[in-house]
Amino acid sequence: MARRNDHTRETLREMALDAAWRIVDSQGAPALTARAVAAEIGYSPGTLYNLFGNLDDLIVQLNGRVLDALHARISTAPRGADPVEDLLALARAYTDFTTAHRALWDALFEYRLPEDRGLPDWYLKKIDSLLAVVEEGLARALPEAGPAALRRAARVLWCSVHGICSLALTGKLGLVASESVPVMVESLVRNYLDGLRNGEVGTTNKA
Amino acid sequence: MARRNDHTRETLREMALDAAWRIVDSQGAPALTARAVAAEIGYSPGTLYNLFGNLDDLIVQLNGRVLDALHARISTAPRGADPVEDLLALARAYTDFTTAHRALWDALFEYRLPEDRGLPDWYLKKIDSLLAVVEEGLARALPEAGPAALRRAARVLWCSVHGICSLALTGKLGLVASESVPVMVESLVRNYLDGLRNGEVGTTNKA
DNA sequence: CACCTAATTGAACAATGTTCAATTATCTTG
DNA sequence: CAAGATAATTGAACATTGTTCAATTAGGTG
Repeated sequence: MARRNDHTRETLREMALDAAWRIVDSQGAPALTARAVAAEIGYSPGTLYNLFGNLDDLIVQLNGRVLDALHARISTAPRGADPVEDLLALARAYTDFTTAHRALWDALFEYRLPEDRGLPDWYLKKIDSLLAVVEEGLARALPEAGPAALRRAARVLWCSVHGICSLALTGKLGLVASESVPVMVESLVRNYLDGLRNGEVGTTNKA
Repeated sequence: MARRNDHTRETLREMALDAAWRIVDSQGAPALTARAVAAEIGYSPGTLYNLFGNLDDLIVQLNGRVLDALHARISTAPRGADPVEDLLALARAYTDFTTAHRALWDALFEYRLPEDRGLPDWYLKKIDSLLAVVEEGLARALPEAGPAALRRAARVLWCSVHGICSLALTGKLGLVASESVPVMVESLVRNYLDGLRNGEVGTTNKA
């Protein structure tokens, strides 16, 4: 069979990514095989290699979608009077997402990109726009802080919350995830922010 | 060939783990294959399955060794007058280890244990003894804090430092690891500790 | 010496990612 | 409209993975 114009090339890519999402979300990251995706969209494995250079490309693309979903989730977090509470809500939105779509979130970090070349630009931009949401929240909590300080603080918070979810959800640390994660995240956010607010003005480490 | 008494069963296991360490450390986690380890110790793949139930078992065992090495590294961190500086030194010892033995540290978290059963007890004990080092340092920095608070703070710090190393070293976040990690870790440790020290007495969130 | 035990092998299996000649359906051109 | 060019699609093939297991044989035992 050839050139069955059922779908345009772009639609086909969408279908494959939809399929990949469904597979990972329901059966976990290891179930994401070339043959499984191909079967799910009713094509042969070979076709996938026409749509994507290789499986890694497909995975990066899928991860991009996960970042989008994460963005949608955290940008709808409620915004109130207290900026610290807002940041806590933000962090909770993040952890909610990771528990709701564990396998997808796993796949996001399980994927080790080849040593030589980094992630594509559009991917890094997605990450930046996620961090921008955090920076925005931080700006209200730390009105005195400069852009560099906000940038740094956002990344520290992001990495830290990620670390907590990562170790707790993957069962390392020997603690129960469902109980510990919210408590740890709250401790982190409150105290880190508190530290930043009490920081001596003029110090590099102010924020 | 059979029962060539070159080595006792236990020595053989040691040899396999040594080989695994060398392979991962020099060629990266993906190079750790059953055949590679077998070849390295001069045995056939089948023998590995006599020594270990499967490759996962070998990996968990290897990870145990990495935890030991990490413990050795962070418990020799210098201890001075200022407890906050000591904790910073601790964190730096951790990040030093992760950059020095990146591949081994990667393998430590890359490995996803099967959904059903958790990590073995001896493994969790090793983690506990790592966290104990942090708790000890925290106890000097926060003399007023109770055991539960120290326990929680140690885990928050551990996870957070892990998250920073993880995201920075794997190239996600789009920042250069070598520059960012020390700065971010310092920001985290200083401000989180500062927050804990300024915490209102009597609150659950005190530490 | 004969027997037994268990360590060791290596061929085999299933599943993986990936490649590519062969096969067409569709588009373009004369 | 016919014929040739184009490109999408296939499916068999390859290398590599973890893992299994009957066969082999070296060492311990009576």
